[in-house]
Amino acid sequence: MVNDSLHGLVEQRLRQVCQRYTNGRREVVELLARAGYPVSIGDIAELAPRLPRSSAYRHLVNLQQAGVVRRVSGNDEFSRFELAEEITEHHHHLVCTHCGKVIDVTPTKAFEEAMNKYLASLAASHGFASDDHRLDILGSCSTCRAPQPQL
Amino acid sequence: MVNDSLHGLVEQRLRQVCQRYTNGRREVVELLARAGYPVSIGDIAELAPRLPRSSAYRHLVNLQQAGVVRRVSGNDEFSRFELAEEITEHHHHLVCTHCGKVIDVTPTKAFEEAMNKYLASLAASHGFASDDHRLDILGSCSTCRAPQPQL
DNA sequence: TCCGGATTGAGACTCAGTCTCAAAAGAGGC
DNA sequence: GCCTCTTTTGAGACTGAGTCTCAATCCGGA
Ligand SMILES: [Zn+2]
Ligand SMILES: [Zn+2]
Ligand SMILES: [Zn+2]
Ligand SMILES: [Zn+2]
Repeated sequence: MVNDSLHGLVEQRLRQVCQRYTNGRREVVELLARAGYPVSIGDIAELAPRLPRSSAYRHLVNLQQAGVVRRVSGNDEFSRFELAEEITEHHHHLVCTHCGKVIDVTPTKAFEEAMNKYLASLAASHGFASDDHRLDILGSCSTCRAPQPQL
Repeated sequence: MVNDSLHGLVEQRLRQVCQRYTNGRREVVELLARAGYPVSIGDIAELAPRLPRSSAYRHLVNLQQAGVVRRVSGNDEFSRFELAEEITEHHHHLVCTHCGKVIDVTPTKAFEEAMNKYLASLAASHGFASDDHRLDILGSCSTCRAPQPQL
């Protein structure tokens, strides 16, 4: 969903930290919105070859500070980035342990409520105040599970 | 729990991939067992200053291949390592978003069963076969929540 | 238009993590 | 013990993701 309200929201958030919504930043935001899954710097270089690396990194940092972008750690050593949940919605990740692909999944409300309740008590019993959670499902995607056509 | 059966188990696992259980590797395993939380390379350098970095990294790689050690990604850019769940037990992490501290928490069986059931169906609906999951609870630890004594 | 602060791009730089290779340690046979 | 072969180890070179610097450019407001 690459709608117009998205850009309004992003601009507003950037303003709150005295930053402008420039073309480069807009390009990153649109790329993330279009992708719909956590994107690595390599992905960004492919999807937006004209965007210099140093700028891409900086835009990601700025957008993170504005609460627009979130860093996601997958199973490999590369950082991935996606729009923050306040911009899209709360969700979890399916991570393929073979090819590293990450896709988003939205849980049911019932599951989330049960989970949050449980996690709060678990955290409290260790002196933590729980704000949020991160749930990744590790497995193998259909492509990696398919019989190899040739090898 | 740094008991003796641990070392027997580790040795057996290493044997299965034709590797010896040497002093350096034993040192890493004992360090991880003693720590009881996911440990960074920096932590290892502090806790075992005599162990060269290149060796520490290699031991971790070898122990991972033997299924003794698992890499954990926290909230920062550093890798952390802990004993694999097959060696200890399945658990989740409480991550302090302020100081980066990570501690282990063991869930109840009932929660795990409900979760696994739900995750399997969620994964299946996206063509994934789910093997495992990773659940981090983000929040603030008691230290970081305590009123600052001076500032 | 002019000014001052924010933004950008190119490239140098940092440093976690990997690789190389020669020295050291084990295992096994004798 | 001694010799040989294989595995492991340590020092340091190397790689590359991510950061920092700085001069050039952009942009908003007076
Ligand atoms: Zn896959
Ligand atoms: Zn959730
Ligand atoms: Zn803390
Ligand atoms: Zn679990």
